[in-house]
Amino acid sequence: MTEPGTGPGAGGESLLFLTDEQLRKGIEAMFFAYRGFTADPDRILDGMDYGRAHHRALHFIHRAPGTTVNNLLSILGVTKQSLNRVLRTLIEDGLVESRVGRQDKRERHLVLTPKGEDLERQLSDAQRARMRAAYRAAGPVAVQGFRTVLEAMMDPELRRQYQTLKEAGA
Amino acid sequence: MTEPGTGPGAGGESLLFLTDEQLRKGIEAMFFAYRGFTADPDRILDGMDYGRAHHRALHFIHRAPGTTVNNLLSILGVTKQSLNRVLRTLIEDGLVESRVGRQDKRERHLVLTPKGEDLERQLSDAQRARMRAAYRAAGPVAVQGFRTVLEAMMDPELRRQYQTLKEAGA
DNA sequence: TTGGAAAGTCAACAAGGCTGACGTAAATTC
DNA sequence: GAATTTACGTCAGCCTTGTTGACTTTCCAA
Repeated sequence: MTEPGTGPGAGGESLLFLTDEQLRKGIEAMFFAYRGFTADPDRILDGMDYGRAHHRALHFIHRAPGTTVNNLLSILGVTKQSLNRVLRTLIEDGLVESRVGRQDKRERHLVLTPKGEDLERQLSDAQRARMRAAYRAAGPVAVQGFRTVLEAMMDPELRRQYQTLKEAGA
Repeated sequence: MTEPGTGPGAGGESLLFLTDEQLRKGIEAMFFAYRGFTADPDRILDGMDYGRAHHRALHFIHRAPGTTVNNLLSILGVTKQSLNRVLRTLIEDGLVESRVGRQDKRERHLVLTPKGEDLERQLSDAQRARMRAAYRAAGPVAVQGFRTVLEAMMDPELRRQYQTLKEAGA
């Protein structure tokens, strides 16, 4: 198997990494890696009455406490009916609290309850553990490249969303 | 969750890239990037009577012509009933041909028809175009890191599958 | 010849997407 | 102050793609 190498020297930058063959490997790597990426939370959620959609909602509410429904909608990229089904069960089960807005009373601000935080932590601990193992095995330079390629792969609008979140967290 | 500063690691290698904060960014990057990753084929398939599951089947049959149903099953990680539904429509529509095995006549060997190759090419062209743009923007070093981290993120069994495919293609 | 693997089928169901229509309250605009 | 827009919720129905379970047919191999 031919390897592109990182180029013999800074100047002679080979374009071998752009062959269809290399691109195909990247595509398949994304496919298989994403399975691993979701496997651990999925396993935890299996058996509970929740699924991946609930995980995503918990994650982003945890990330941006007090976010509005509309905001969450645009981050998750689903319809309000779809999100509502998920949100309703989380609220009913006491994992999420929906607070009427103070300035704008039409808005609902979403926050995790302690119980919601518990589940979120359980899920993200599992997901982070895998990510940590992968990062550690790959090393900081690889991680940097990983992030760079992923960002370049996003749709421009999603990239903006991602960067907003990214900065908000730091 | 407290995180270490610069680790006392060998060679003065910082462990800052392993903080929960960094890991969270990686997780969110995966989430948003995967959306971009599937967006173009999804758009093409929308309107046809096919979906992402059909795309995956076409991809791997194209990759490994003559593969058996069982083999495809283990690559895709779905049940035979689920795959069968997809496969049946593809066969009915003349995109995939199912050939009875010569040695083992219980097996069905799957190959794409010219019509199937057409659609597969259309889909993978779109997906490769995005991947190529991302690779080009990120550069060969980043791409190397990208692939390294993705491989480290896979379940061991899936990694073996991936590597088998990877070598088979080169 | 018989057990079991491979493939396929039917039925039923669930998660999680989607559209369309409708209702309500609050904010904004005219 | 009335009309419109916005934010949210909900009902109803549909689609894709996953699941289990039960069953049959084919056919290799012990």
